[in-house]
Amino acid sequence: MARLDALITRKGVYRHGSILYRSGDKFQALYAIRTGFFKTQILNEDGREQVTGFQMAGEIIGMDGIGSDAHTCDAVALEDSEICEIPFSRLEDLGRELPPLQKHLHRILSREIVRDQNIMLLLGSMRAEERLAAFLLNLSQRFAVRGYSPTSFQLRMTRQEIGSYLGLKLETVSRALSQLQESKLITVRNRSLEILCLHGLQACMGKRAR
Amino acid sequence: MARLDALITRKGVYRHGSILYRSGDKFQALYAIRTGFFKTQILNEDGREQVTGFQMAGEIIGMDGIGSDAHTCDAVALEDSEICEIPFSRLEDLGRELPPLQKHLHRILSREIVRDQNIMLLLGSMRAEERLAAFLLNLSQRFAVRGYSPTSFQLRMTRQEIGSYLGLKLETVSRALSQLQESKLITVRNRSLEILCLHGLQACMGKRAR
DNA sequence: TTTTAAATTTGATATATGTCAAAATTAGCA
DNA sequence: TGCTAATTTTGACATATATCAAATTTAAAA
Repeated sequence: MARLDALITRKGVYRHGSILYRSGDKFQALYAIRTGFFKTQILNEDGREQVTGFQMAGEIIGMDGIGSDAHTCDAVALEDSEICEIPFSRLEDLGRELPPLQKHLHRILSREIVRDQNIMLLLGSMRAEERLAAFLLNLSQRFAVRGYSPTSFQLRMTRQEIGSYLGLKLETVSRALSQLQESKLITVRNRSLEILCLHGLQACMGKRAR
Repeated sequence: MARLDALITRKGVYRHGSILYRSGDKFQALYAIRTGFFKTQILNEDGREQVTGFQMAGEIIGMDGIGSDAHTCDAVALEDSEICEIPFSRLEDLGRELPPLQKHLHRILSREIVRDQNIMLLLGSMRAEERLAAFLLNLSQRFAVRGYSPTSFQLRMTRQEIGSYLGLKLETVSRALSQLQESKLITVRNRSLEILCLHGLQACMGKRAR
């Protein structure tokens, strides 16, 4: 694993709002987020835009670029963040020598596929409040894995960005958050979010198909 | 490439309606569709279901299973289909010896990620008629790549399945198809579809964000 | 072939979310 | 610190799609 370390270089700090890569940029590396928070978004010809994910410290970003040697989305820092760069062709080289590393890469790629398909399920079959519940539970769970509180955290993104990710307008996001608060499942004040009842949120998420 | 051939074994014929793998099945292999047509679908706890893709001859299926050693969706034959099995651990072994094969696998995995993210864009930001247009154009393009007519083909799936894939109810799919026909962009009669104006469909797809 | 079940279309109506607008709050900047 | 722009909330109303229902067509089974 020391050999993997040798590959990785600090790419430095990305300030809030700055861009790690843009759609169309030549693909050369994956990036590990050391600290901070990012969003990825695709933009199609007619200006339609969609946030495809939010990535936090400890997660890997940039896998969209492998297939065409160019990135297909933009990655934007939502807070000041530190990034490590993993040159991909050298990672492939090393993967050939170290089967566990190779396996790990494949797992990461596959999990991204599964993650995306679960968002498809969310976008295709859940109503606004359920989408919000699913979104908050997902954040909660990821914070928990990283040793942060699963019930109390800051949202790093705007209502607009949450809406884009969930296929909703920002007003709908705001209303759904208010409703969840009304139901005593969460407390939300601006970007500060507290989950009062994880179980209740889970129940809310699984209410019923459309 | 003869060595790749040696890996691959005919898994035989899957009749219409039969299941290649189920969610929860142990992951052991990827599958290449030699002939035929499949759908993949996820089912969550509360019975909500979503078609995550339609796969045709020449495409690879099963990549969702790599990340957790178990499949996360069902793969169902939509017509009688022939399947080849590619044992994944042996593919990984071979990839270590043959860098071009390794690269190819990574590309396929990444392209699946990009495909899914484009469906997220569709589900999150397009209206019913645009989704249908995008869906038909995607099929058209894939048929074209495989040497079939890009403008005249059979739909292998029900309106219900199209709807599930596009996040719409089957009635909405039916109505949207009728509208596209009304606009002289397509002719549809049952499962037979003809695209009268590819350009018009593209324009329809890009109409405007919600 | 005849029968039955499944899939599709179309209409009427309901509803969730979008749109537009204004006020209130918060954050960034000089 | 105060000023300005951005974000958020909430309300009133519009609209796209869902829901319910019935008729029709197509495919499957006996």
